[in-house]
Amino acid sequence: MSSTSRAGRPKASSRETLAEAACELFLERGYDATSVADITQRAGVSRSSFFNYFSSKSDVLWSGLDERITTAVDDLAAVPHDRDGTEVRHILSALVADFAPDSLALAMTNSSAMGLDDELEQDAALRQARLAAALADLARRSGVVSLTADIAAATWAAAVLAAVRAWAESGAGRGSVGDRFAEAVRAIARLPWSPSAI
Amino acid sequence: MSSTSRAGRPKASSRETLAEAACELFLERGYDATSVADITQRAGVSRSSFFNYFSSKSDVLWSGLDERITTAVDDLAAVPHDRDGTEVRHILSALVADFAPDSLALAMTNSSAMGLDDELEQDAALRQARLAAALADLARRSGVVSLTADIAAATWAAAVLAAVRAWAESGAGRGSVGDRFAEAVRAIARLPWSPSAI
DNA sequence: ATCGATAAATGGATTGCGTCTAAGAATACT
DNA sequence: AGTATTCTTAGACGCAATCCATTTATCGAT
Repeated sequence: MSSTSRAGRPKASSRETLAEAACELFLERGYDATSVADITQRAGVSRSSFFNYFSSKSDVLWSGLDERITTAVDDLAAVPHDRDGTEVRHILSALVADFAPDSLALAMTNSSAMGLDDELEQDAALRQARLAAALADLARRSGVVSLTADIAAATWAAAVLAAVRAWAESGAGRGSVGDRFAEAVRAIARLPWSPSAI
Repeated sequence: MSSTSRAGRPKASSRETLAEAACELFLERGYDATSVADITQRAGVSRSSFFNYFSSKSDVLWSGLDERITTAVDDLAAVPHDRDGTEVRHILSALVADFAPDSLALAMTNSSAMGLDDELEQDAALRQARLAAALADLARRSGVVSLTADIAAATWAAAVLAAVRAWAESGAGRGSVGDRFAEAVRAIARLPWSPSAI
């Protein structure tokens, strides 16, 4: 809590230094063509240090969202049951509130230039799944049958990631991720392709 | 088309030989503790040959579904537009029709024994995302706004994978994947947690 | 039978991610 | 000074996946 950390060697390189170096290289050479060694070399630190700051190469882009998903997952796990979905909406709204992912937005808008199209799609799928798993658990706790819980959970998790995607692709300037998520929630209410429309 | 392949050295080891060896080892030691070299050693072929049959280690479990998803993706791409979702339901029904994934079902039912819980969740997410991408494209072609298209697509893709999961976890004996998918489609019509329920 | 053409199997090298460990370096507290 | 704490770093490791050159097996045609 105090400004000076109590003891120990101070950090020589910040997360942001590494993230900047990584994004530069992703733009220059593309994601696949950039190795972790390249990133640390440009940042002026050893390769080992990279994994003190990020758990993987893709984590450079996703750590911001990952943290928020982690707290959301924890919050969802703490809810005993949620019959009408009120808790879910609140927790997911908190997830996206004031969310402005620097590196991720850059990557999403320049995905084709970075050769990231596939990579981003897959990484997003993993985050979506992690969130969906927590949502499905809560749904089952709330009495929803397993099959239905999986589907409803996937829908809400997709709303979160679609909101981030839409926000990034619309220049990341207009509106917030939260606004996009509100749109997404409204969209769920009137989903097309519903079998009930037959 | 003819029974005898025209020329060239005949295949010495079948896909199934490798798949069986892999599943055995997954059950014995777990997924992570089983290397590709272990699999090929038990199957009696060289490590290089493994990648002539499977594109990755996890592909051993998922190749069956992957093939079906590939054709579904192609079919979806060939549809110019689908305003009421009729085509979507047909293509997805075809995807799951008479689907009985041997290795995958075994892995899903024994996921905890194989130390596969995380692995399967992630692999499933990737398949779900691939299908969802094709569905979202079609939705956009059909005039659905991008944000909504992503969400609706995720819902349907989730229905497919949830059906497979539900089928595998119910002993893989009772009913078919197709039956489960029909259930899933009915579930979509009356999704809980809908904001319209406010 | 012999000879190519084709297709598969193989050995081996390579790259890169992610993990781990032991050693070293910088700081604060006493 | 000494000590505990915290970070950095070098280096090695295992493994997945790719790549290439070589070998082996079968075909069809001469």
